Amino acid sequence: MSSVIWWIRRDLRLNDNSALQAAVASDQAVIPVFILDPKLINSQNASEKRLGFLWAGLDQLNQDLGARGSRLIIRNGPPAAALKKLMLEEDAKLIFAEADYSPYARKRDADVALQLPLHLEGRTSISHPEAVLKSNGKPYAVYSPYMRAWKALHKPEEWLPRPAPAQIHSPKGIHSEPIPLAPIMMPDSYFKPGEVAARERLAAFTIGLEPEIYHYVEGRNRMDLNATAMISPYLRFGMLSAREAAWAAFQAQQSAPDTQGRKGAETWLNELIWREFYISILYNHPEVLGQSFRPEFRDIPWRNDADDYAAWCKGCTGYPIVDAAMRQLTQSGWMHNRARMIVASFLVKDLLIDWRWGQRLFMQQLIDGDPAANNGGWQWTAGTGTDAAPYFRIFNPTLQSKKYDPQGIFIRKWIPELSQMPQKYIHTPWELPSDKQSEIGCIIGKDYPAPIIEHSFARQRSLHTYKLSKDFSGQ
DNA sequence: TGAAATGTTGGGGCG
DNA sequence: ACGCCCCAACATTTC
Repeated sequence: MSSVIWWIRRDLRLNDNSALQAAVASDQAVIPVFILDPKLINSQNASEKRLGFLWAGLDQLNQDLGARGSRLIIRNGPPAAALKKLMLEEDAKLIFAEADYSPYARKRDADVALQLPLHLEGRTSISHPEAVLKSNGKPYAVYSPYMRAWKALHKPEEWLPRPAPAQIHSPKGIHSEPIPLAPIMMPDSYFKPGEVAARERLAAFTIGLEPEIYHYVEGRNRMDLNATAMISPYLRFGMLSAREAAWAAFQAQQSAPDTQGRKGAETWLNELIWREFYISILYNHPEVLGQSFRPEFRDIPWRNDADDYAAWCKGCTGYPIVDAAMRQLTQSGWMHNRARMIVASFLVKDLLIDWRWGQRLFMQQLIDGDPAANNGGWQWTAGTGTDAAPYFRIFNPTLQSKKYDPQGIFIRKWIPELSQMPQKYIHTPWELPSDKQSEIGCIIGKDYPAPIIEHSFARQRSLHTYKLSKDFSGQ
């Protein structure tokens, strides 16, 4: 019996997996292989936390495969060479893989396809990045019309996830490198690796009497609540299929008891469509990874102050909401979406630091770090992207804090120095009178930093800088 | 998926 | 009762 290869990349799952389905349907033995590609593992954008999550996820996938009579094979080296070697060793005829349309993956797959019979089945997104087009045949550059066209094109019936194959027949005795050892996951890690944990998380968010998805419209921006799905790392590695997530949103909408619940499900589905949108943007404009989408903002004279940048990275800006969020990122590998916008606005607009610096740090720290979504988010905040926030839309960190962490619960969780801060000053500790600072043992400027910049000044400076840049470009 | 500045309105205090 | 002022609340414009 000859065999085929299931080349696993960003689809670490057995459920609803087109590539795996195609491999199994070939009626030949299936070799599940993950290749440790040095270009990805050693890249500038690699991240210890994300790789740790990947290694643990591979271990879990290997166990899940074991339960179905198969086993995960790990190989090293450039993918084309590693695959060629494996095919020769095992007399494998075909390679099935899920399409990944990020720039590096496209190049890699094109190279493999030149030498080997690579069949791409399914993709990391629901929609092909060239499927949703304007009537003139060009891709959308604005979210809302994209979203409407996406919904007109893609109907829930097609999202029904297909179950995992009951059995996967694989040849025995194939050489495998060991799965890299995952660092011990922190006990308070948000994310248990693997497909089973991913589907449990999705179910907890969307199914039941009063699931959080019904309250998503009001809850999604609250950093002090657990009102979001927290599935981004699972989508990042395909431990969960995007179709299954969309299907869950549809099911929740069907069974919602009231308008609020239906709106919650609809709004959450829209977030999945943001992901689709940014995947399509990156596919159609791969250059956005390195430069502003909008030409008029390609030459902003960034300050790029090293001390400011370091303070931002460490969570020592003196703005509690910014610092709490940055510490959440570096300690947990995840950040609430509202917090991402706040810290991004602070870096780019208040500190006038190049959004690409922020993009890079996020890629190094986020377990869910994905080039398309990360770039989309940064260019949105910086006002430089497709359908971006206008340049004069500048977040006030204090107002955002009061609005979306009203009791300062999120702040206190991540900034122990502020644990004794009176409620009234939790968003603005620098306003606490100095005698009171001594009393509670939190001297601003010593135990917790004074604000590294005054927001209203920074706002004016940012408006001025952006306006000059725009006017000078003649746009 | 913003916030500040500016404009408008209407109720209440007061001479 | 009336006009005037103040200012909060809300709306609109501007960045």
